Amino acid sequence: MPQTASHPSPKPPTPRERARARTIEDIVRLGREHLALHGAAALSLRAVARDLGVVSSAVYRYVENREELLTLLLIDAYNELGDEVDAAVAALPATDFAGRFSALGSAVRRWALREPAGYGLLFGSPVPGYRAPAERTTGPGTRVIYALMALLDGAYRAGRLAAPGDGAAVGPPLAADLARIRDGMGLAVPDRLLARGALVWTSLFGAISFEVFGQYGAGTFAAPDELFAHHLAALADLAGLRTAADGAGERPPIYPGQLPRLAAGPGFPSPLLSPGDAR
Amino acid sequence: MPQTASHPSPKPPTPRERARARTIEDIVRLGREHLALHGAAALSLRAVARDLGVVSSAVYRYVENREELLTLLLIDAYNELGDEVDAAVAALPATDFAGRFSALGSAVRRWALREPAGYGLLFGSPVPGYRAPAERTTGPGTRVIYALMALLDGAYRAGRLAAPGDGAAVGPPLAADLARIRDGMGLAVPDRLLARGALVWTSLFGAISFEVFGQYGAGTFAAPDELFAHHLAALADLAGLRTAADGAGERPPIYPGQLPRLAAGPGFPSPLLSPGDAR
DNA sequence: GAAAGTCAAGAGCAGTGCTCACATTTGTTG
DNA sequence: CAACAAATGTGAGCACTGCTCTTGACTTTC
Repeated sequence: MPQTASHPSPKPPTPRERARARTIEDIVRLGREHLALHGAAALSLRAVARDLGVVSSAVYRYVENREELLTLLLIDAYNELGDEVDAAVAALPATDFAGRFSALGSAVRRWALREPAGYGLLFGSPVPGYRAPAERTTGPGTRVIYALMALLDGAYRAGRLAAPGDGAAVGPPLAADLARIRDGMGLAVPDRLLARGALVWTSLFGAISFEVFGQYGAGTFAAPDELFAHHLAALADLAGLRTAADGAGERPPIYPGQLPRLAAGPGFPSPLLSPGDAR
Repeated sequence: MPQTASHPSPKPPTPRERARARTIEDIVRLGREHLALHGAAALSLRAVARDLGVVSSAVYRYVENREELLTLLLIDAYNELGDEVDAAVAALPATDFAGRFSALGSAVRRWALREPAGYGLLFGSPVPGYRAPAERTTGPGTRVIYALMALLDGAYRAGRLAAPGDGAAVGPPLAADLARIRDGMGLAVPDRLLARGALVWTSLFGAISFEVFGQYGAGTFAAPDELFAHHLAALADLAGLRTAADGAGERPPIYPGQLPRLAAGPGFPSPLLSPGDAR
């Protein structure tokens, strides 16, 4: 195992290291192209090597195997999605919770429609022989749910998250899971709102997956944008976000000190890394 | 092209035809095993041939190519799912709309967890080189949404579907799509409830996909059954189904004659086959 | 019995992931 | 500058895949 330069040396990178990093970047870039063109399961190291102008066995000097390249592409895609979501959310004032929610959902959908193969790699059926290494992908892989939960939590603390009308009950086993998540992420939202948030999360990706994966028959929805906008509005409602012009202070906002601050980590799935570790 | 025995001869099947049909059944059965074990993208005709005790080229007498086998498996899986959903729904009285909805969702989830690779084939990322032939898969592929929509429509006609509280608006382009769907399926539900139904549909599969595809990190939810039950209840609410003990007749039920009957076909996606054609 | 139809076998082509022995380049050091 | 050693590229090779085609054997039908 020659090159596992985790914890990059404190020294400035040698020319060799720089060249090596550039080659790996090239491989990932070419891999992205092949991924976009032919899908994850058809990703071929030999084809990448050809495009790189090198014999097939040479790429094994830079990438351990096909799985490793898939992992790199996975992390790359997670981070690209995370960056775009973060940017879209940050473009709106922090108090416009409904607007930010809509921006988050739209950003995910926009990226998914632009990079369907990447979306399929992240959220589709698992690639046959491949299992993503949790210790490297959990960080980038939780950025969206992190952003969503931070958004809902902020709305709750500001008193802008309505309690669900007469929703589903939360039994003790589920409450235990939710408590663990709440503590791990440093949230304040109570059980039922947190459970609603999880449902909204899965529902958002369900709607996007159906569109990206072509589950709607061809021609069924001529206006997919409107359909998604409708779904987003309904999901905002489901989450408890007041989309109507204010309704100022159904419940008094929560101020710092009363509740734990939003933690920087660890990730949504339990005992893991902080987001952004594997970059 | 020797054997495209569509429209099977009206004659009783010859021994040859019987043997041939049995061999194809064997191939599909072995294909299902390989699918369950290794996933759709790793399905290998040669491996199936080995298990069949025959040389690889021999299976091409029965199955045109790998795509064809995938299509057969796709139809098989769609019908198995459809059968289980239909049975689960029919096990409850026709007036127990909320119960039937819960049974429908639970049946889908149960099947998906039992046959994750099959579920991935139907609802996951598309298999690389493969495009499902709409004329053969649309019928079986629309059975679940058909059952769901029939359920919601029945509830509406019985006056048991509440109008969404203050949900998202439905603009003209989306209304046109919804009108086409409503006419095609012979439904009575108005736009906003129909749009809610579509959201509930995608949300149901979103929740199941996250669970089956392992999007929840390992160990995040120790009680996935409770989580799904909660989601189901919230989705029933979202669809407008009254889960509380009746609330008899917020709106008077609609009786036959006032509105079109539920059509037998065509499928949900527009101009297609009636369900069950490709069996 | 002969003709027609069906089927299995095996060779072969092009592609894949991956390994290994060998050759070449390249940065560093005596 | 020369020498060395590490890093990198090469090509052969193995086992696998989908798929085609020819050949020979078998079965049904005339």
